[in-house]
Amino acid sequence: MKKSKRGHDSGLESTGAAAAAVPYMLEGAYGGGADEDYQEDAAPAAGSKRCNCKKARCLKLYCVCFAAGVYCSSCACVECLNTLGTQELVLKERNKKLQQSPWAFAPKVEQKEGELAHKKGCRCRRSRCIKKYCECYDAQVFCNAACRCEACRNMPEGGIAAPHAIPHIAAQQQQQLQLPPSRAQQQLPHSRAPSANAAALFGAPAQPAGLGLGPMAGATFGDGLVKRASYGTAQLSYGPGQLPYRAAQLPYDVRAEDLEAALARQRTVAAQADSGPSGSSGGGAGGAGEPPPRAAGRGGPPLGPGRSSVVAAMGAGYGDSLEVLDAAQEAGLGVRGRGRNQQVRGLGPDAGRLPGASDGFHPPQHAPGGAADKHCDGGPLYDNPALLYDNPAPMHGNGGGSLYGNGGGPPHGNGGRPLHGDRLEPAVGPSYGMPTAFMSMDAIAAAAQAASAATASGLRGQHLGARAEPLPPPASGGLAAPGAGGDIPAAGGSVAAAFGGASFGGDEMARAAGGMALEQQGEGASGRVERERVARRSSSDPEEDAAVAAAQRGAPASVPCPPADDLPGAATGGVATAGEHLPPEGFDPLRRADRAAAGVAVGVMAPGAVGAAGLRGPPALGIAAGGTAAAAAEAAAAARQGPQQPTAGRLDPLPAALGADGGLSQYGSGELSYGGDDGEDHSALVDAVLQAPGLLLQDPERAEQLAVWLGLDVPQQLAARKAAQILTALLQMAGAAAAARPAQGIAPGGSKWCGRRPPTMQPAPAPLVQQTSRTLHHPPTAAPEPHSRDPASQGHELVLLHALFGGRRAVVGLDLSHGMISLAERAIQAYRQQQQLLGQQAQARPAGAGPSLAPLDAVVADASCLDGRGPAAVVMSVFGLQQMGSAAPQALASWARALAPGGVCVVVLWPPRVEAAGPWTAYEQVDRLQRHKMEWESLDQFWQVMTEGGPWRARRLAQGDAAMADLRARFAAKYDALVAEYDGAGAEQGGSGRVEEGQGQLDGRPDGDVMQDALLEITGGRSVPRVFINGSFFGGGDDTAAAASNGKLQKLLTEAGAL
DNA sequence: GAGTTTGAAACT
DNA sequence: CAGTTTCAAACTC
Ligand SMILES: [Zn+2]
Ligand SMILES: [Zn+2]
Ligand SMILES: [Zn+2]
Ligand SMILES: [Zn+2]
Ligand SMILES: [Zn+2]
Ligand SMILES: [Zn+2]
Repeated sequence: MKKSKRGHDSGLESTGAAAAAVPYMLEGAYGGGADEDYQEDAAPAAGSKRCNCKKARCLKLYCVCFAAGVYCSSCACVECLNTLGTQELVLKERNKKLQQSPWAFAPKVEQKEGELAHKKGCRCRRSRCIKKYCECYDAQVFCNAACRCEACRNMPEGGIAAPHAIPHIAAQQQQQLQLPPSRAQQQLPHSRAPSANAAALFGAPAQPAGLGLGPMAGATFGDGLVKRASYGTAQLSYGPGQLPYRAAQLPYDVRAEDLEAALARQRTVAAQADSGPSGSSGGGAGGAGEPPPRAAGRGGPPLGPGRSSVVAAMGAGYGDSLEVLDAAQEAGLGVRGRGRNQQVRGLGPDAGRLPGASDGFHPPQHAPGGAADKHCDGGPLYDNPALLYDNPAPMHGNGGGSLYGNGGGPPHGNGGRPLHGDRLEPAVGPSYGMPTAFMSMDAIAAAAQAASAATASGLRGQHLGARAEPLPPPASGGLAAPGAGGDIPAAGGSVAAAFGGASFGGDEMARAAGGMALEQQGEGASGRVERERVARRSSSDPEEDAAVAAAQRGAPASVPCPPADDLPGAATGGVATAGEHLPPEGFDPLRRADRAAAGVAVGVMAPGAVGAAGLRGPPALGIAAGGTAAAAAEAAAAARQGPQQPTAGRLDPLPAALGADGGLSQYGSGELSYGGDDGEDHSALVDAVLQAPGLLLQDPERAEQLAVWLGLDVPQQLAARKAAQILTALLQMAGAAAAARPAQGIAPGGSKWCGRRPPTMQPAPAPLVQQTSRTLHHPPTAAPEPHSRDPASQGHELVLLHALFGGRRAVVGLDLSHGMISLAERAIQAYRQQQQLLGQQAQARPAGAGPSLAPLDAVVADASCLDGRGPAAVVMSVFGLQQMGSAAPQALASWARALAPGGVCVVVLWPPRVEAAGPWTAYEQVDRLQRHKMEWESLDQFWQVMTEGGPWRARRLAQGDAAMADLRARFAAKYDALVAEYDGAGAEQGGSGRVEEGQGQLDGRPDGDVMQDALLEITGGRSVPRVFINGSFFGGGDDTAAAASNGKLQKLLTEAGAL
């Protein structure tokens, strides 16, 4: 379209028919500012293509033209703004991008180690990098070390990954890039034309030769300087005592075979335990490949709930795949239904399928014409109140009712009837704010109880009686040849890190664990070590002291430290002889006294609360977020006119797409407005949507999937999709009011977590970990310091543990998710390379000889069950226990059992105790507790976070707003009562009288502890607070008594942590 | 050509 | 960024 003013013709133009691509820039400087120097015309790049942008207006990098730095020409774009006539806008947007990243328009392919490679690498998940979806493949280069693709086949040697991929490029590109031919050129696997994107990948289209600007200009960029464009980090601000929260995504998928292997392994362990307690010298500690520890007598007892811990499958991946469910079901684990929330997007033939997935369950067939085969097993289960109702959990002793089913029969809401008939058989257990699809609560309960019984008889003490292996002599530097360590030697004194995040956080935690052990070791030389610092705290409150004293009955303030032979860091590598540390009869790892006697310590660090993520709650609840203004307008129009109505008369898209500042905004200005004076009152419509029964989703695809899964007919499916859009629009219109009044059954912001991790806000781990580190090293004498706001580093707790112990302790990381394991392996590999480098620098080492370092492995395994894996000097878990729901105590017990005498188990747990059951019971079983206090702005904020993003989210969804409103009222009343009580008890302040709701002690802020007390109080009735301290029953009784005891408990725990 | 799948850009 | 939504091209049928 654009006419050449100067008519430069480089002669490179490939086709006369194609209009010339017009670059903006005279110079090929990708980072250069766009100004009037742009070349108004130039020859088109050989590979330049036309775009077909419909919405981006060709002013986003979505647009290949814009990305390539040329004006649109002969493109099929709609309402294109990437034209000479809109050049100011173009340059403005371009500069905006350049401001974000100087390399925004730089080639994505650069010279790497002598070869061409994609600069940032690809992250292909499903295309195996042999489709042009993959930017590497599209650019005709091999994937390289920067890639994080899965099952990549874009590698030399037929998919065998090389240390770094050897790039290869087509001769055409060689020429274009003016590079010498690659030595890998002959391996060219690709003989196709580059896509339209290729031009962008390789930078701006070729300049006319006369300019003397080789496209290679881009090659001078990058090379270490490349920094990934970071969008506004917009980190929440948090003051002292507050924790930063952020969201994250990690590969949590669990493969069926991994689960099967984990189960088989546990089967074997159980069989060994049954056949005789002596058999196993500690059991195998799991080498690479994680085979069953031993092929013990075939055919152990049939796998039952008690024999394994599928709960970890949820912890590691929420049982995201149908395969997991199938495996669990086949294993007889009491899974009653099955479903899949694996669906990510789309409903196509292979949607949601994992490679090699077996086809199992076929949902109601959907849609005519090609859609019949659509595969949508199950669906989003988590937020469905009906599911929660239908599966009350009999586990928690009080009344036998699910916390969320309220005694098995919901008194509120829709009466607990399945919304959708029998098809809602899949069992869902709310796991305290975390979704635990596929396992009913009673199945979990049965598993946990059976596991408890089984371990009580069979496995208990097995590891403590195992013989610890002597430490190998210290390595003299460098790292031995890979694999030199071979298998983990009989697990002796190895370190088992049962981590929930393979490469996440935990650095400091690892230091803490190791440092704590070292500290013990040092003191151990004198034969004794103080292990129970909690006991020596003295309080000014006599009543509290009495409580503490009572609490610690039977738990000596300090216990003799067992010989430190097995403590990490022991330089001489002693041997803890079998029998010497056999636990006493009836040893219960969950009882502190027992652990103290056995010299086993368990520490739990618990952040204080769910988090001040802002009044609007965590992003998962970003009700009004998302949706373009245009879509919102469209949906609003549709809402007015009916789902199937045309959207004529809607807002003109152009102004809608322009942000408030006139700049282009993908999401528009955020305001929903109508082209004309609408004048209508939409509140009724808003209410209608918000109060619609069942599950409303914002994400159209997910909504449609749900409809499919529910067996609704096609019009309803389409309506569901539309409803999602409408919901978005209406929520936008409703604004804060709607956000403050979440409707029953709505899963705000739901969308696409199905196949990945459900969005939750979590405390950023680094501050916690640092805090705990300090605590473990040096018990605080004062209030905790303000948390650092440094983000968590990419954690490598395995590596750190390994290094901490001088490479002389075998370290095993466990996660059931292979994705997490591969992350860990990446870290391990980097560590090894670093070690190798250090070894080479240190050199002076004769080849060969030299002691090898202990193995360091990450294996796919069930981290919740360490039976057969001990004894371990350290067991560490970061954010793992909390995901194990009601079975958390069993997991904790398993970890404790796996500890060698003198060992240390460190657990980072979230969220706070707000109920008497579930993971929070771990609070009563710890030797040291560090609790982080949160600040809350108001009762409302606390309640909102608790019920929308926190542990009571599931309850809210299950019981509905009416019930929650009731609870809210009781909560407020209870809070008032507690405040008054505490005030009265604390001092005769002359009738501080009534404390206004939301008003607390400090700064007009409510007291988080009291609020949590109140929350705990109103949890399910008088008998619920079954509070144990050191194994002795501490709570119960009527409301008042429970109030008192609970308050004491909370204080006690707090003080214990603060010490 | 219509509908689906895909991975990266855009956004908060 | 232990995140989500939108996008246009690639892909499939
Ligand atoms: Zn375009
Ligand atoms: Zn274009
Ligand atoms: Zn255009
Ligand atoms: Zn790729
Ligand atoms: Zn790649
Ligand atoms: Zn690849």
